[in-house]
Amino acid sequence: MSLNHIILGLLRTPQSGYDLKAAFDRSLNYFWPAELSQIYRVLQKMEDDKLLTSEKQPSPQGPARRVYSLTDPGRDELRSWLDQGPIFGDERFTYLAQVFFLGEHDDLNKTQNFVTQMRETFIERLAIYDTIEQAWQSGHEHYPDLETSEGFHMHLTLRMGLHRMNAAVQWCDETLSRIEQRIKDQSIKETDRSNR
Amino acid sequence: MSLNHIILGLLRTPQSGYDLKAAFDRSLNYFWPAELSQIYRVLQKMEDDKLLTSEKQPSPQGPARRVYSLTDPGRDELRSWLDQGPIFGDERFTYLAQVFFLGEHDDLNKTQNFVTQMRETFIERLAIYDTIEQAWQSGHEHYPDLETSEGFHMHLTLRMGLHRMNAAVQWCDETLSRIEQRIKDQSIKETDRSNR
DNA sequence: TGAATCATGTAACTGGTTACATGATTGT
DNA sequence: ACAATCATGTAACCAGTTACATGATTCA
Repeated sequence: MSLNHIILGLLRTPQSGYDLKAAFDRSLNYFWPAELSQIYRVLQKMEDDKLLTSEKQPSPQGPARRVYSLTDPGRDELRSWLDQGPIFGDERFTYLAQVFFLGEHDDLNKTQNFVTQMRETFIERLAIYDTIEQAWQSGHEHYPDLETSEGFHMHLTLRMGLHRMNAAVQWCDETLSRIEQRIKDQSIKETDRSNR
Repeated sequence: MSLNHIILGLLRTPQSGYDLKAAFDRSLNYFWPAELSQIYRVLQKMEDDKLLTSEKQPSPQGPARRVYSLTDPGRDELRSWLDQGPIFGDERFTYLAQVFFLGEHDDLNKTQNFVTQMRETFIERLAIYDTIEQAWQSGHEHYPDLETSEGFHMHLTLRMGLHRMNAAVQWCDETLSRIEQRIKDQSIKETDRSNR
């Protein structure tokens, strides 16, 4: 149960489901993707539970918006989630599970290929984070001020992204060179065998 | 849909649901936790889909075991999953979501505490990985031989764990020193204000 | 007029967790 | 006798995805 708490966090500034989706896609998406349909259902549930209130507001374009805001119990719920301390143990990495079984192909070229693709993805992600980091550091408008508490904490998650992606790229490099070494060793054994 | 593929991978050596659970808890658990109940349901589903066959076998202790093995379509399904290339995008980090909103407490000591707890957890995890790594490198029996394809690929996932945890600890250290700096800066502003 | 964006929602389904039921064998 | 471990499974629930329905406004 985290999406509900994340939404409580975002609703410290009142907004609609549609706005929330945009907020996810801007930042949280990198470590917590969310679909609109799921957002709407969670909003309804939390309104039933009195953690939120909503108000219909006319929209400048399109149909009326339903703008949600935190109630006092909602803010309490958010705080008690934060007070639990860090919650671990629900991380799942599909690509690591794949690597785990890549021995199924008795062909190191396939692994090499796979890891090269991983590396490309990590590099792309790293570039995105770098761009954001630079814009943020140079005081670009739509990033929250680093002097504020909100800005500081949000920036911390970006830094984690950078550390993570650097580590992932390093792993790829280490792995690719181990693979090359293995390929060499294998071809030596091959020639040994044919020279015997 | 990954648990099913992981189970296909593990069933390259035939075993029971109970055995699979033990296999998860030994290794995969670090990046893919699985509950027995879920394992049993997936096994049934995949047997219905003819990806697996099962055979009842008497157990030396306890009730009869149902031992599953891969069928040819099962092995094809496993391979096509691996051939898809690395699958990204389903990673979710609860503790990062928490950090994101930790500005809610306008109290840096709480953040400091939180990050310290994170650091402890990462260090513990790192120690576990280090121990495994050392046992493995020194040829300890129940780790698969690093010369084999299976052993090599499984070891790669351990290496990723090590890289990740190192990065995470580094982030904690960076973060803790940023927090200390902020606390200092704040107390300077405090004294400024009272000296005005 | 038709695509893009704004905006909310439902339904069917998939994947996973928690709690519970059942029962054999082994060792204290 | 009873706890631990071996072993399989069901039921209720929770969380998330995909696909679909609906409809307003804006701009090319």
